Amino acid sequence: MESQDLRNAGLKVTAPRLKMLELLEKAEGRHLTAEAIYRLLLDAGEEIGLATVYRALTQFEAAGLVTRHHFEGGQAVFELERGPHHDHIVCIHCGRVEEFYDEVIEKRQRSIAEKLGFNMRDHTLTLYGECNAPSCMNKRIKS
Amino acid sequence: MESQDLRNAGLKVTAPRLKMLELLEKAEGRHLTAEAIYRLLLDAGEEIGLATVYRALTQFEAAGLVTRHHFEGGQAVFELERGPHHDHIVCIHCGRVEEFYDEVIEKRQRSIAEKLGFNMRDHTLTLYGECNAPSCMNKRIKS
DNA sequence: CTTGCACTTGAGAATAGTTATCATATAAGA
DNA sequence: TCTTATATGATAACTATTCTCAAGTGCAAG
Repeated sequence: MESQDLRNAGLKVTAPRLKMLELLEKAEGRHLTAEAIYRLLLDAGEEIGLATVYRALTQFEAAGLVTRHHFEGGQAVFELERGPHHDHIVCIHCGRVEEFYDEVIEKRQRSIAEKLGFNMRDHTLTLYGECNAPSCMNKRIKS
Repeated sequence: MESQDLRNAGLKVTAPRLKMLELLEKAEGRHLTAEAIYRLLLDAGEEIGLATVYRALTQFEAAGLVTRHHFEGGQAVFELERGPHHDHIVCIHCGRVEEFYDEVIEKRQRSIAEKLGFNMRDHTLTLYGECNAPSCMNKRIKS
C-alpha cells in the first residue's frame, strides 16, 4: 500500500501524494515529467498545484520511491523505483525509452572507479539512437 | 591554428571566438561552465557578452570543437574536443572530474543497442563517487 | 584598397524549468 | 477534540539559457 511507503519515509499521508503515487503506478514504467503529472491529475479532476508536484517528487526521490532522470533537453523525468537498477536507451527521434541492465558494464564501472581512487556511489548511463518502431520510422521518412 | 578550425566550421574568425578557444585550450581538459568562461575572459580584460559565450559554445558544439556535459546539477560544462571519446567520473564532494575510456563498456553498449533494435548514435556515461584526493578528504572530516 | 552585406556582437528582455515564500488548511499523536 | 508540526496552492523568485535587435565587423568581390 502506498500510504505505508509514505509513512516509512516520514511523510504525512495526504491526498496529493497518494494520487501522484497511484498515477506513477498506473504509468507502468513510463517516464513522466513533473508537468505531465500535474496535467494528468488536473485532467482527472484532482485539485493540485504544480509546486506540490515538484515538492512531492523531490521528497519521493529522497525517500527512494522514485528516480529522477535528466536525459537530453530541459525537463527531468521521473519513474517509480520498482525493482533493481537499470539504465536507459532513448530514441533521438520519437523519445521512446527502453530499459536495460548489463552485469558486465556494472562490474566494469565499479572496477574503473576503484582504479581511479573513487568510492563509487552512483552512475548514469544513457544510450541515444534511432529506434526501429514502425511509427517512428514513418515519421522520419515523411519529414 | 584556431582560426582554421573556425573557418572549417563556416564561422567567421572573430576576437571573442578566438579568445574562447584560447581559454579552453589553456584550461587543458578542465570542464568550464559558460559563466566561468565569461568571467575568466572579463577578468582577463576582454570585452565580451554572456550571450556571445553561449552562442559560440553552441556553435562550437555543432562543429564538433567542444563537448557539452550535464553531470548533476544546473549548469552545463564544456571541454575542448581533443582526441578520442571518453567518459567521466565526478566526485560528489569536491566536483573533481576524471576521464576514462573502456573498450569493454563501449562494445557492450553497441551490442545492447543493437539487441534492442536501436541504431546507436551517442551515449553518456558518468560515474559519481567520493574521490581520495587529500584536499577533498580533509574537507569532509572538518564538516 | 574600398565597399556591401551577411554574419556577429553586446545588452537586456524573454523563456523554461524549478524552487522559495507565505498565508491557509490539515494529518495525526496527545 | 485539541494541538501543532506539516502540507498545500497560488504566485513570486530564481537560475540557466536563448531570443531580440540595433549597432558593429569580417571578408569576398570589385
